[in-house]
Amino acid sequence: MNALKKETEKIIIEAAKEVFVEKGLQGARMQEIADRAGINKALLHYYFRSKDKLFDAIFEDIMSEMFVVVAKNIRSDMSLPDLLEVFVKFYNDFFQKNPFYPQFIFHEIWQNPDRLSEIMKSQQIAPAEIVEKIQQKVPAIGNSGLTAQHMIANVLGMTLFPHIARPLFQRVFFNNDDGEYARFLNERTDFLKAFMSVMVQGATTLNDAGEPDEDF
Amino acid sequence: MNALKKETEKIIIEAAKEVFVEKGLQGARMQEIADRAGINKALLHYYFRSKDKLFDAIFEDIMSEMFVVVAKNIRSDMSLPDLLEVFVKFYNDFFQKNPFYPQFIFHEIWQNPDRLSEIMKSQQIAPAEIVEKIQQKVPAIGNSGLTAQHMIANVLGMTLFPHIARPLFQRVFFNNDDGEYARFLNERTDFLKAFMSVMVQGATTLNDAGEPDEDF
DNA sequence: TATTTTTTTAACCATTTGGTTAATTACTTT
DNA sequence: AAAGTAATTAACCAAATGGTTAAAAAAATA
Repeated sequence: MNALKKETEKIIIEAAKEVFVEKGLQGARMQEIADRAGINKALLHYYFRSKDKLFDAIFEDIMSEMFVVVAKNIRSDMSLPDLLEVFVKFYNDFFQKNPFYPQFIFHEIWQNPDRLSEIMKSQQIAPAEIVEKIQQKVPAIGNSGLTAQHMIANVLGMTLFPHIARPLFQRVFFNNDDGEYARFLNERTDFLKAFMSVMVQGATTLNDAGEPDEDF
Repeated sequence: MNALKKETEKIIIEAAKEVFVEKGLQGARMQEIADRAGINKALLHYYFRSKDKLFDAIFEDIMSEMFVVVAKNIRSDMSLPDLLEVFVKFYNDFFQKNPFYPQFIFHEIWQNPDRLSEIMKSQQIAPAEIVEKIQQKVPAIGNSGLTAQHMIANVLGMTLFPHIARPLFQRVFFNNDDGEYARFLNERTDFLKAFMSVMVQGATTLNDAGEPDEDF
């Protein structure tokens, strides 16, 4: 009865993901999604009513893929550097497989930040819990001014930025060679591991060189 | 004769920048640009022929704003940490004044990476020169596997990412408070300064903990 | 197998949107 | 001031696009 129905629905979602992720909500065309799914355009509306609804469906899907690692590991008893390493490795793999994702996600968040609030609720992860868990793992964190928030920004920045800036970086610094750039990305996860240990240590030391509050 | 002409042209460019930067090439509407400029839509075509041409004009403009700091300072005899500090401070200010810029730029680069090649040519800065200058300033760079490229990725990542991820971060970690987030951003430039000294030192040391090539 | 329900399609429709045109206004030049 | 040129506008146009509809095909039910 709905074995086929579920099947088409999946086909549509996959095609829609491809097109939306590549072109963005505004740039995507319903006709192109239908073509890539190999179905009639009217079916898109039959299953998802409107472009916006279809987009919402795939966007929540993608955000889930993003957050599930965090949700699955944040409650483990790993050390903070080990935990961060798990995240770094996951996102490095994930974004090499889905190069458009990071750029796409932030673009759509900027286009409609309110959508984020809805999605955070449906996710199995509360933002406050992340900070809380980090502070729990490293109680002395922030003693030097390097708060959990700064740490997250550092790790995510160093990890995600080379993916976001890939077309720029790869062209400018790596002759636009995919293989060279993949090697570059993978190198990074290794030294990021070392960096994180140092950072976590530094974050627990009072008033070292990293003291950031001098201006305030 | 063309004092007025130059004036309208500027008004158009400013309005176009606003709209394109907020909505992207696909999301922007010529009518909205005209409205914000307070002129008739036909004037846009009178001055710039097409949407694409208008976009090219403002995009090159914006990329110039981005690269001019690099071009102006890369040839100075500052130490590498001092030089990086100049960049970090500039981009931190620049993107607080223009919050949409980083997201916008990377979005459009992903949408059409080829446009980048054209623009790089017209810029007063060759990518090879940047790497070259860094190696010149710190000849021992890369001895530990931390190449100039990695350094650039680290510094830009930690600097730009909190701007790119702003709507996410600000909501999730700072109660969506503009002031709190501005403080957070400014704190970062201070400890990034300390970080860069450490990083440059680390990059010149052979086979320390940061050795990234173990897997290859 | 006949009938009812669900899925799929081709043909349409209304709106939006980038772009054009012909006329009007403003400005220069002589 | 008259004539000529450049800037500006209102009205229009064609193509693209999200969405609808009525009919056909397929599947489920009786």
